[in-house]
Amino acid sequence: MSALLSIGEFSRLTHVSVKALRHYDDVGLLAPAEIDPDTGYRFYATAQVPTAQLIRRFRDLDMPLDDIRAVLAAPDVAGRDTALLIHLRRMEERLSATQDTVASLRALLEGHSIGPASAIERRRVGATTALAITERVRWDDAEAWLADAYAHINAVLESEGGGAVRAGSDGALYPPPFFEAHEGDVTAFVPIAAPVAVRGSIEPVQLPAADLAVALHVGSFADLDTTYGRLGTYVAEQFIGVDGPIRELYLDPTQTEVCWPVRNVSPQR
Amino acid sequence: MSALLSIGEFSRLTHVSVKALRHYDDVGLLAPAEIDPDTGYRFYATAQVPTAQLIRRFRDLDMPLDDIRAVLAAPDVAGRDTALLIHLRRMEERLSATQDTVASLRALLEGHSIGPASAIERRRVGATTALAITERVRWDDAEAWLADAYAHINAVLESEGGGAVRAGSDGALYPPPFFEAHEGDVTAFVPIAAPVAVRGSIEPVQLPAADLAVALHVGSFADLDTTYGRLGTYVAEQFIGVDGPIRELYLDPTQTEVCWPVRNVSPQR
DNA sequence: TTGCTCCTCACGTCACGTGAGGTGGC
DNA sequence: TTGCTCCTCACGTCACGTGAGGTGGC
Repeated sequence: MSALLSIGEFSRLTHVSVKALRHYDDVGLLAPAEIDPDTGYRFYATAQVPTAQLIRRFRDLDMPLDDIRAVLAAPDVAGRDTALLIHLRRMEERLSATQDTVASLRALLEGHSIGPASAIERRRVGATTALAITERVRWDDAEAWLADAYAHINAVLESEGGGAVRAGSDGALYPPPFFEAHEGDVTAFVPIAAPVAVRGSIEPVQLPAADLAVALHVGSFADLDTTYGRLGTYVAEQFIGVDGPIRELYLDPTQTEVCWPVRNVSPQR
Repeated sequence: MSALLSIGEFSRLTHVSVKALRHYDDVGLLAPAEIDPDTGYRFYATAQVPTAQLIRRFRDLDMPLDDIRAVLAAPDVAGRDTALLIHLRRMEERLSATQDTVASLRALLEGHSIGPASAIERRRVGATTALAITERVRWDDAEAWLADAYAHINAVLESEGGGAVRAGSDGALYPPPFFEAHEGDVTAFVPIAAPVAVRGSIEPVQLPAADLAVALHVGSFADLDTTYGRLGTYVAEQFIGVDGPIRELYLDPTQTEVCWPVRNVSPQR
């Protein structure tokens, strides 16, 4: 009962362009039900319409073809739909991040400045004992990766056997390549009162002492760049910058301290 | 007071990658404040930080570099911000369309089928007098273009002098290339009781008579493809398709009739 | 026969990312 | 001197779009 359609007819039915259909055939995402061996004409079955529409909808959401292919290859329909729903949830998260971007951009342009900018503070921190996870992370994955990392570390802190006791807010170290190439070895850490032994990817570490210029960022992560700009401009104009990773300390969901490595300015001797 | 920063420092301050900064220089979007004539080293002023951050935020929203450049070139800051807000509004619209896509995809996958599908009706329509605007339109621009077109036509209908009287719902004709190449000559029309003379891009036209298979689509435009699939499959499996544009009739905001050209099936003689 | 739809290359587009190979200042 | 940051090509990537040039069926 499944009739065959020319590529043009199939395009009108599915709202997928002819060029896209040929491309999906080329890359093995959606092959026509039949190809005329003499003419090379592609013929699609009406039964392929829902698949093509599914592809179109996910492409509308910018899902990569490889991801779509992987998900369509699921052995059964239930598994496939579960996989699709997982992807959909990820897209919903991205979408809400995009909305934050839009909202904060609008606020910026409409000139509701983001409240009084906090003063920049100079601070010397000593070496810090912490539980940490370090991994190569790409810019776009950082937020999700961090949430994951803290969940792991917290699981250790809450297990009775370990004896690790939290001694400060969640924090992270971002090395220059993370900003300059949008990929680098990020360290998520939680300070603890005393060193303990742990297994797995979590390591007990000693964060080195450092002199820092610190700005408190209040508000959404979408606005973090404004605080970076303010703090970095200050450091540059004072000519006090030194090498080293930038630290962020997550005091609570709306307050983040951004810490820039600077020269020591304690009384000269 | 504006200090100079190396490209790496500027990258950390603005969260724009080094490769992107070099690219923005190459295409003339953001040139460094200074370039060392001997080494070619780029140096950016701290005063350029806000511009770079603005670019980054709009790129996060996928605004094309050309659009960003155009908007940054505005003669004064007020004009620039107005232009940016206009772009922002467009993005908010796209964002809400994306949310519709996600919501309808979720509903589809979770198996809440979209209510009982309406029956497919065969209908013969006679030639129709209408006020119409025809223009080459790209797929992605269609919805905004249509809204514009109906606004223009309605303005004529509401002007006393013309004497044109609405005689049916808003409608549109979509030729095959609109689906197959995602660009084609779309006609937006409003049926009127009797021909009138108008000026400008609006033309009085006679839409040809046609035999149509008609399906009523209830719900969001994001789901229109399901009705196209159902109707097109029906037409294909009955082997009754003929050439001609597809019509859509916008009965009200949630009900759209999709009309597929088919062979006449009136009693043979 | 004519026009229409379809075909296959080959190349272009957009916004960078990825290396290769090399230089200047501390 | 060494390593680090920066430089300029040249090419790759992703998902198609844009033609050019050509064929088959009504």
